[in-house]
Amino acid sequence: METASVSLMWFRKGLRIHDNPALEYASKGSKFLYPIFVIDPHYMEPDPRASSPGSIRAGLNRIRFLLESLVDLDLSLKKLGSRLLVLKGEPSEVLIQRLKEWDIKKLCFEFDAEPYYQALDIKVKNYASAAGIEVFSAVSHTLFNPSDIIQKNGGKPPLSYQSFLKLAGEPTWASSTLSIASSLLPPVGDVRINEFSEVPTIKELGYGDYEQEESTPFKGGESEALKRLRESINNKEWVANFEKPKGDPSAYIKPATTVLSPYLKFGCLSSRYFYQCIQDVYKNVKKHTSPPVSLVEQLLWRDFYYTVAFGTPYFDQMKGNRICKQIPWNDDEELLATWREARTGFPWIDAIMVQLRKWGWVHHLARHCVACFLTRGDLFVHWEKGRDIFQRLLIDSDWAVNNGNWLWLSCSSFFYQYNRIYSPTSFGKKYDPNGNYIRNFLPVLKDMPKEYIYEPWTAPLSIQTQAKCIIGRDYPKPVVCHGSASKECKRRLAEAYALNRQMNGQVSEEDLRNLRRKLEDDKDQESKSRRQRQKTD
DNA sequence: TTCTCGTTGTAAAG
DNA sequence: CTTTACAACGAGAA
Repeated sequence: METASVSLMWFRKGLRIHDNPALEYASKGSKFLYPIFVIDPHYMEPDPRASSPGSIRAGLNRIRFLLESLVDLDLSLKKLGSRLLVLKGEPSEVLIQRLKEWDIKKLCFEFDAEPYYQALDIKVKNYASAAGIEVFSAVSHTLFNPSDIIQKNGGKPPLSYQSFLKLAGEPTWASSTLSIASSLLPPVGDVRINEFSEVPTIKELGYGDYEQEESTPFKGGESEALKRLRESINNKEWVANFEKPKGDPSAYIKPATTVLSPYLKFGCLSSRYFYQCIQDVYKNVKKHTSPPVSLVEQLLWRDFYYTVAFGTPYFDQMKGNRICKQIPWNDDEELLATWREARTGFPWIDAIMVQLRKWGWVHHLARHCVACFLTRGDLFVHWEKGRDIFQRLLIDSDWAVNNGNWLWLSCSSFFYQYNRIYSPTSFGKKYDPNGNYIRNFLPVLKDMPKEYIYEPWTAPLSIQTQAKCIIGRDYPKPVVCHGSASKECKRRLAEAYALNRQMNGQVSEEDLRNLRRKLEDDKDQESKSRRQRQKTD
């Protein structure tokens, strides 16, 4: 467009220079280019009532990661003769105001499939089209456009990974050259405002009190992302032989996976560039692992969840969610709190929850263990509760992927073999028989002999005394007996599944209430008859 | 309608 | 170290 000489690049995710079609389009033929990021106070401001340091929605680790990513983006833009303008306020209001004030002719941003951004984009697009502003929104966060896949499948998202792969095929850009190297950007025009500033610090946002606290070892930003990518890719052998289920969840000094997920979440790393880098390695080695456990397949899983999430109303809740089994989860706040605060009494579970809180990242198998334990494995707490805590604490928490995984792990969708339960004691033992991971994240157990470290409540009192850790005083007793709790969970799931089948997926709230009552009655009956048996024995 | 198969279970047995 | 019983689900294909 000839008249589009003043452009605005709206950064949300996609915090990178490389493979950024929206940025590229924004700078093409523009006299001035305004690159902006809008800080939504709702996302960033401290919330004193939150269950961990951070805002109402995000833990401090992720806020810090985002700020680091913004600082890095600003530096990169400066090298290209531009800079990042950081604004504050409700994003659509702030944006529309700037479109007017700067007389923008071309608005560019990366397409985002999340409901939050979909709603936001409608507001902004409505204004833009009324004002005659050209809007360019590029699909570059994921490998595929979720709409394309859903369309190919007759309007419904595929519900199994295999059918997703068939529909997806090779990405259209697989063998084309992505724009990685960057050229100089048009200058920022006259900004004429003073309410924006440099990227704020954690302290400026009001988190001064937490500066000394242990925080995530992973630093945000595109530079860091590309450095990490190089490190992973340079080890061709490792890339070629990667098998996700064989990774060690207890490895924390050198994690078993790439830890590129937080960079993908914020778009510091382009998933498409990552994909091409892995393919390059595959071309140069004799053989490599194949689906669905290979490294490149991990990226496709992310797209799978994005696709289903985009095509499923109420994807992030049980009620009204077409693909989610209706299950009478309990609402036990105390059980939830023991899990959240790492005091379930199962060291493997608690250590993972400590790492999650401190680092904002844990290995995916560790996520499986604690998610299973909270929901269908032991505590039978609603998956939405666990999802909320993950969403808050993870630096890589991604709406589609996080919700998808909780649906999976709780046997609410995608995966239904509820008999397969991760043992909170023996699963970790397989990888880390000495319990080094537990000793590191739960120092109170650091002197517990390895024979007892996964089940410290079974240690004789003399051993507990020697280890300076009395169970029930220094470290909690287990909150449930895994054997009986998991058995009870299986029974409830069997009943809930039967109800869902019987009602053909149309389970009402009353049906669920009735089932909950029935399960309680059965439980009372069971314990009564057990007492009876004990009496007669 | 029936069949196959599913990214990542456990414990016991061979 | 590998195989098997456990108990059994749903999506998608045939």
